[in-house]
Amino acid sequence: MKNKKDITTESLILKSAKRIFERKGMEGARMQEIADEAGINKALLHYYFRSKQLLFEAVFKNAFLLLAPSLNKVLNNDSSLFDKIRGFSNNYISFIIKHPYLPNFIIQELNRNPNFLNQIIEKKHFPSIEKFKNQVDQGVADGTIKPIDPFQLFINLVSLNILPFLAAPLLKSFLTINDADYQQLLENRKTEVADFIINSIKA
Amino acid sequence: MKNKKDITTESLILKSAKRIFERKGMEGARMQEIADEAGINKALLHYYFRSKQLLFEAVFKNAFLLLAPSLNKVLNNDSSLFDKIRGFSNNYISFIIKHPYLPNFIIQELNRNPNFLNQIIEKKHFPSIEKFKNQVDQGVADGTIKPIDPFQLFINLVSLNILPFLAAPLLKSFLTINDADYQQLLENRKTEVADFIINSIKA
DNA sequence: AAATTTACTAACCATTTGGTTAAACCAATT
DNA sequence: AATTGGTTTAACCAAATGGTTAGTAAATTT
Repeated sequence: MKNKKDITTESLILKSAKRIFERKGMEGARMQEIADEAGINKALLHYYFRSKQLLFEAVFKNAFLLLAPSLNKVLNNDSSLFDKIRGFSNNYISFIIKHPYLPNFIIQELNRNPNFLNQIIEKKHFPSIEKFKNQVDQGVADGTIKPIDPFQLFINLVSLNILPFLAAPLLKSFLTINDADYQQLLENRKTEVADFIINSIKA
Repeated sequence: MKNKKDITTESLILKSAKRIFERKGMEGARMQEIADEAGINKALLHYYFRSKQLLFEAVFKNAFLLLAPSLNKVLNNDSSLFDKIRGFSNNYISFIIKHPYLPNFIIQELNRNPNFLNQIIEKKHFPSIEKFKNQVDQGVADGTIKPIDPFQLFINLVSLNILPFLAAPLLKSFLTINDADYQQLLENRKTEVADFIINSIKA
C-alpha cells in the first residue's frame, strides 16, 4: 500500500471530490479536476465510484449526514425550548463557519433535483422536529410564549442561521463591508440570533 | 419580420434562457436546450448574444434588476420603520411567489462567482440601506425599539423572507408537508414575518 | 425592382468530457 | 521466484457541446 497514516485512496477521493463539488456543483465539476486535486489518475475515480453521478451522490450523502445529526441532537435533547434555540444557533453557526460551503452545496443540489433527498437519504437520518413542535405547542398552551405556529418558528430558526452563509456575497455587497467585518457579524450572530428569536416569542 | 405582437426574437431568447438558466444554472444549461425552448436555431443565440457567457450575463442582469428596485423602493421610502418591515415582507414574498426560481438563481451564481455583482451591476442600481440604518439607529436612540445592530436587523429581515424559498425542498422534507401546505405557510409568512420581527425589537 | 442589409438556418468543426481498456505495478502468499 | 489479486496508470473512445461558416430568406433602402 502506498498510503501512509491510514488515509485510504477512497477517502482521499471523497475529500477531493467534496472540495470540487462544493465549489463548482455537480455540473460544473470536472472528473479530471477532482483527480488532479487528489493527485491521482482519472480512471481511478471510476475504479472506486463507477461514475460521476455515483461519486457525487457519495459526497452529497456524506455532507448531509455531517449536518443532520448535529441538528437532530439539538432539537431532540431534553433542554428547554429557549435553551434549544440558543444551543441550535450557537452550535450550528460554529459548525458552518468551519464548513462554509456546505449549506450552499446542499441547497443548490436540492433545487436542481428536489427529489434527491428522498432517493438518497433514509428517513431515519432525517432530523425530526417532533419534540420541538411539542415544546412550542406546550409553551403556547401554558402561556410562557406567545402564540406561534411551530413550523413557522422552525423556519425562522433555520432561516436566521443559514441564510447569512448562503447569501454572503450578496449581503456583503448590500452592506458594503469587507470579509473580516462580515466574519465578525457572523460571529456575533451566535448569540444575536437566539436573543432575537427569544425576544420575539417570550410572553 | 416573422414576429407577431411585438415579441422580438431577442426578448424571446432572453425569456427562454431565463427559464433554462434558472433551473439548470450556467453550467447545467445547454445552448441547444435554450434554442429548443425558444423554437429557434442554436446559431441564432450566438447571432444575438455572441456566447453562452454573454447570454448568461444578460439574463442575470435582468433578473437582478427585476429584484433590486422593489427592494430599494421599500427600504428608501418615507414610511416608519415598522411599516417598512411590514411592507418589505409583504411585497417581497408576494413578488417571489410569482418568481420562485429567482432567489436561488441569483444566490447560486453569486456563490460560483462572488465578484459577479461588482463586475456586472453598476453601483447605482444597488439597493441602499442607508435610510433603513438611520431609522434603526434613531429608534434605538429614542427608545422606541430595543438596541440592535441595523446590519443584523437587515440580515434578519432578508433571511426570514428569502430562505423559505431557497430551502423549500429541504424544509418540505424536514416538516414532511406537501407542496400545497408549504405554499400556504409561505402565504401566511407575508404577515407572520413582519409580526415576528416587530415583536422582537419593539421596546 | 435591383441592391443591400438584417434575420435566420443546416451542416459542420474543434474541444472537452465522462468513461473504458489493456497493461503495468505492487504487496502478500505459495 | 513464481503466482495471484487488488490497485493504478497511459492511452484511447464516443458522445456532447459551444461555437462557426456559408448560404438562404426576408425586409429595407436606393
